[in-house]
Formats: sequence, C-alpha cells, structure tokens
Amino acid sequence: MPELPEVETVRRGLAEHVVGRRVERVEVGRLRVVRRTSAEALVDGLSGCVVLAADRRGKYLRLPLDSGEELMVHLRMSGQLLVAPRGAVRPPHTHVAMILDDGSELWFVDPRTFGEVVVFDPADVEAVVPELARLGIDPIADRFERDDLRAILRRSPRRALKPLLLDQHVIAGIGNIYADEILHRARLRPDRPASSLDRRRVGELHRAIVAVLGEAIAAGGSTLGDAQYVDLMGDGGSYQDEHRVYGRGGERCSTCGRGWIQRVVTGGRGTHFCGVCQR
DNA sequence: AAACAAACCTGTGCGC
DNA sequence: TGCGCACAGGTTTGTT
Repeated sequence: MPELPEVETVRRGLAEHVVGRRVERVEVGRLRVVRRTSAEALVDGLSGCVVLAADRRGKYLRLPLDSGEELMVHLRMSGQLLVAPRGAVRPPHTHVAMILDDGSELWFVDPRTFGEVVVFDPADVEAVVPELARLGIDPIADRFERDDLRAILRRSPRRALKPLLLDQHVIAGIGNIYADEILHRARLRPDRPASSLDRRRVGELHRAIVAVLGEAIAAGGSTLGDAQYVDLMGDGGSYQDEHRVYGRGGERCSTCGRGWIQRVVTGGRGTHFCGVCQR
C-alpha cells in the first residue's frame, strides 16, 4: 500500500513528532512483525535510546539511534505508524508500541502483518537487512538526473517499462499506483520496451517520475477507499483525487478525452492505461 | 534475462 | 442476510 510518497509523508511526521524523543519502553504483541530478529532484540535495542533522525530509502524508513544502531520499519501492504497520547486505546492489530518520553506513544499497526520492525547495527546491514544495501536510486532522496534514467534503461533494453519502474533494485520507491500514474503522465505504454525510448522520451519519463512523486508528496500521498494509508496523525492524503488512471478502469481518459482507461493484469498486478494517449 | 505464479496474511466488497 | 470468491498499496522465492 504505501509507496514512496506515503512513506515520505510518514517520515516527515516522524521528523516532527519522534526525532529527539527517548524511547522509554517497548511492548511487542505479534512476534511475526519482529521476525527478522526477535522481540527481545527489538526491546533491548530500543529501550532507553534517543531517536536521532528519520530517513527514508525507497519504501524503507531508517531511524538512527544514539546507541549507534538503527531502527528500520517497512510498512509493506497494510502497515501504519501512528502517534497517540500515552494510554490511548490502541486499534486492533497494534503489534508494537513504543512509549516515548514526551507523554506520547508510537504504534506500529498492521492487519496483514507483512510489515516489519527491526533494530540492527549498521555494520551488520548485509547480514540482517541485505535488501537495504541493494536498493536502487531513490528519485527523491538522491540526485536523480535524466542521464541516470538513461543508464537504467540501457542496462535492461528488453524489459518493459512498468516492471522496470517497479523493480526496487533499479529505482527505489515506485509502487503500483505511481508506476501507472507516471507512465500515463509520460504518455508511454506500460509494456513498451526500455530500449524503444529516444532521448526526448527518456526526458519526458524522467520529468514524469519527479513530477508525479513530488505532487503526490505535496498532497500527502494517496488514501484509497479502505483508508488503510494514513499519516502519523491518522490523516489521509488527497492525491487519489488526482489519479488519472489508477483505479479508473472503464472511465474515459481525462487527459485526451478520446480513449477509455484499460485495466489489464501483468505480473499479477492491475495495470491501468489509456490506449489512445499512451504509446 | 525476464516473465510468471505462489507465498506470506487479513479485510472488504461484490455477485448470487 | 449469508456465503464464497476476487482482490488489495509489497517483496521474496522458485519455476518456466
């Protein structure tokens, strides 16, 4: 569920409400969300520590601690981070509660339990969270130029654009909603091979990536009908109102006014595009 | 190399 | 109203 814009919105909330706070106590409910290590490792690694910063790489949140270790949170499909006053009634599926020194609590809530919370020593990143070390370029957090994208496309010439955008080892942070929205903005079909883009179209795709993600961040991300994504304070985003294709299968294309939005399934993911203005 | 399916889970919405 | 099925923002693993 949460993609780069949603995770970035959560990160900003953490920077405002959690950075600088000391974790006084940690409670772990379901062990599945701490499966990477253990409940003891999380409790021992967090208790008494001050959160120094809130960083993000792709969809991964990384919070350095004053112990030299780092807290990593991935929300996967249905995870939420929420802050609330100490003692407030916790929602169902609250699997981790961190009691902070300012009278608040930080909760990790996740019905599907795909998400996870782990504290690790950055020196052991390869052993504990190897995927973190293999993330591709972050189009917002890193300097991401048109030539970076050109190099990426040249590296996998036969690959279709959408799977390439979704590959976290290549570009980190784009998920199913924003891949579809970006390709629509760039007027490119999702199944188009990477090698088929000339210099001008590479530039258009680069601009679409930066613009769509930037606008989505400005809107606080996308909150769909089930309201599963909310920010740290429990508020939804508004970028879903600006979706041109995602979730709009069967509607007329609002960009060209001529085509209808098609929904097909590729790689098990719903893919939405306009067959008229996306080529 | 790359496309695909299945797996991990729970909740929701839809057709009948 | 109730039941069963399809489907969901992600990622890994194993198979063609």
